[in-house]
Amino acid sequence: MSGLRQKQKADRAGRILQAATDLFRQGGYAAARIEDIAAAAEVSVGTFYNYFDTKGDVLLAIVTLEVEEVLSAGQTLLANPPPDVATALQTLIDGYLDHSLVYLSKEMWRTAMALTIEHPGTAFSARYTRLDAALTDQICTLIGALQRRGHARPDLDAHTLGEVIFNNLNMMFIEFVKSESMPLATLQAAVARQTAPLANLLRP
Amino acid sequence: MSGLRQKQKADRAGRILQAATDLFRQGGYAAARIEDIAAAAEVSVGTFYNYFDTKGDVLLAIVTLEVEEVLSAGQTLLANPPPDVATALQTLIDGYLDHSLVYLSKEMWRTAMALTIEHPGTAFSARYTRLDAALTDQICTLIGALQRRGHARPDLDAHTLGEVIFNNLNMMFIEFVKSESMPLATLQAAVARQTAPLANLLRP
DNA sequence: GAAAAATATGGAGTCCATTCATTTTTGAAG
DNA sequence: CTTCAAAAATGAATGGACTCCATATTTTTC
Repeated sequence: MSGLRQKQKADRAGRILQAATDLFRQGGYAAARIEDIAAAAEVSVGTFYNYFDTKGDVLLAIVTLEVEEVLSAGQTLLANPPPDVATALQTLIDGYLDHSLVYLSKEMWRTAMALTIEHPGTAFSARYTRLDAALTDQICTLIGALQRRGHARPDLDAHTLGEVIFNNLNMMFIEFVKSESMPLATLQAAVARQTAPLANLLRP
Repeated sequence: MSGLRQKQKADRAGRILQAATDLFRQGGYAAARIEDIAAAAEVSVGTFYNYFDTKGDVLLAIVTLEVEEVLSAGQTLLANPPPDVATALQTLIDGYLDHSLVYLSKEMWRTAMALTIEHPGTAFSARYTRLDAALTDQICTLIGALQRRGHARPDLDAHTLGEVIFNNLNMMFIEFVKSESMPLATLQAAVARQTAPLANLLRP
């Protein structure tokens, strides 16, 4: 039996995650020192590193929660999509964007994205990349579903178009988090304008 | 008069830039210490910081050179574009991609992109963002030129489509530099496949 | 050619993420 | 209830970017 050990581990991991979330949101990722996070979690610096390999890994854990929530909301829409291609795509995308700042600040997004680009190959990056792939997949699946129901032209490659739509969305999102002053509505309007011609292309 | 002083400043800046380029390419950005760069440039660490605010600023200076070269090659194509939309776009894009690893390693690209995302607001991030905008603009201008010559449908918004094409290209390029093993040809094939439906949409 | 201004130098110092040798706690066996 | 090996926790030490600064050198000016 090792019940105590297991429980203490889960406890500590939870405390570290919670402390990091609070500090990141409050003072920003860069300003939160490992020492601070460890202190807030009532743990030593060394112990922090027993639970997470790097400071970035804690951030990833938080980002993962956010994206997984968004993905599951997307699944709901996929089950019963609006028949109009443009509406369906826009609803899915707006769902992504509306949730984007619920748990994460723009600075946290910037840091997370920068880390995945800078250190591919790490567990962090691989996991984040997989989440991106899942989002892309959801868009492709939506297009495919509309094609099967006769709401979209079946002769176009759903996967290719889904990739293009997601890549465009992702770059626009990067620009959004790079600008501390840009409101979400501006981003949504721009993405809607850009996605429209592709939706038109898909219309039967 | 202060000709000598000016020339020495340019000299030193050039030496630092050259030393950094060599070291970054050889052992990687992360492994190159400021001390090493300064030594290779025959300059003190203090002097290094008289010329560049941060280690990242040197890298961005190198990236800037690269992108400006690519932009000027693009201008040549713009002066006399192939009449077929798909061919014209692909030629421009392949020009960008073919040049991409001439001066910069994948690691350097990753670091540069990560830095611009992580620290918007810095002078160099602003500059990098402006270069991206210039690339986007070039694609938009190409589409516009083809429209004016009757080689592309005039009723579609050149700017919107140019943005989508560039954003897709940029995301694909990020994936490319994230994967140390992915060959350029694979990236080019994928981008060609993705750009094709948009080119078709534009065909008169 | 001498004073003044600008610039270079390099060492000491700060700040943090990360590492590592050591100590403490835990679980199980006797 | 001891004992002891494995697991986990600890915080002092390390490394490197960046800052500060007193001093030395070079360039300009008169």
